[in-house]
Amino acid sequence: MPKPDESPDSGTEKKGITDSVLFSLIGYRLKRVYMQIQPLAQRVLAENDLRVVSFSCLSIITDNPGIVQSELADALQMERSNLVVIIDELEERGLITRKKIPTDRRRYALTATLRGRHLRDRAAAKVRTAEDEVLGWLDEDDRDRLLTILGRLERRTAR
Amino acid sequence: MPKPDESPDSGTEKKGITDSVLFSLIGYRLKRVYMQIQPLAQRVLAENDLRVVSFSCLSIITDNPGIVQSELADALQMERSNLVVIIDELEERGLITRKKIPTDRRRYALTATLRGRHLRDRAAAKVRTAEDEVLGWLDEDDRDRLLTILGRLERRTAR
DNA sequence: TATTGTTATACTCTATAACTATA
DNA sequence: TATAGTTATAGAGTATAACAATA
Repeated sequence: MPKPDESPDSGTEKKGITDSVLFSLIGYRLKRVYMQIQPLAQRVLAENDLRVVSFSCLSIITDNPGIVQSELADALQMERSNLVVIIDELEERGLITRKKIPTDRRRYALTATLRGRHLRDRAAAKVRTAEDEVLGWLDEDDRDRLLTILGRLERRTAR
Repeated sequence: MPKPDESPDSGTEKKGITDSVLFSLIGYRLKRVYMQIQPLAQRVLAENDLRVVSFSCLSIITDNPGIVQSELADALQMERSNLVVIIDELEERGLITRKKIPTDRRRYALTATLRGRHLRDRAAAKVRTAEDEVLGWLDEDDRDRLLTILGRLERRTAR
């Protein structure tokens, strides 16, 4: 059963270099594709003075008004200590607000402002377009399949 | 046409938190899956005193005897300056050898030793097993589909 | 006691610039 | 003049430990 034609032996193949063993590891493959997309996203987000991580924060805050920092850190799988400066900046720029929660004065409710929500929407559209530079090579079926399969892999986060 | 049943609205969903906009961006999704796999690979490689990057180097050198550092840097898409200490360590541990190339004395031919090749093989097997902790949720078809689709996305590196 | 936000700090990764020896 | 390997260094990104306020 001869495979259609697909990749002859393996990946890279710039000047006869092979990475056939690495090529069979998904971690390696995922990273390579991610590293193709990441700089594109970075570039378009920078046009709005956003980094990938601050855009992610703004996006989740937009979709979850009233979320607190430890929940946000949890959602983005990062340390809450590293969130502080990011949240500070988003607040200073008037993209989000921090509001005391009366019932638990340790926590602050984070909410996106109108400006923040609009910026999020514009930025998200730009990132989507940027991603298409890479994704463009896929037809609709492949795109759906990829997202579905990634979804199955993401299921177990807590383990 | 109602989709089978799949993900209700979006991702995370730990405590009502939604990331529906981010969820539609593949960069975000790829990173999340990669970040699930990476620590597992890191852990098993550490058992052999290897980091992900040093394992990658050892693996490519094993498969490409005589490769030189700048080619290796190119294959792994990293700066050649950052390769130096890694190559140094692999050589000190007797996993690879550096040999002057008579025709161009600026370059050194890198070749894996027998020990290096064996370590690579053992380590690769471990990583494969570790990845299965995540990949296990996929059937064979999905696994093939994922690798095929990633292959299509990787095609354009030079652009 | 435990948790939230915070600060300070360390550690890893990656990027850049400059040097040397060769070509 | 350009390239391979090297060095040193700077900058992100991430992780850890400890603290004050609050629960």
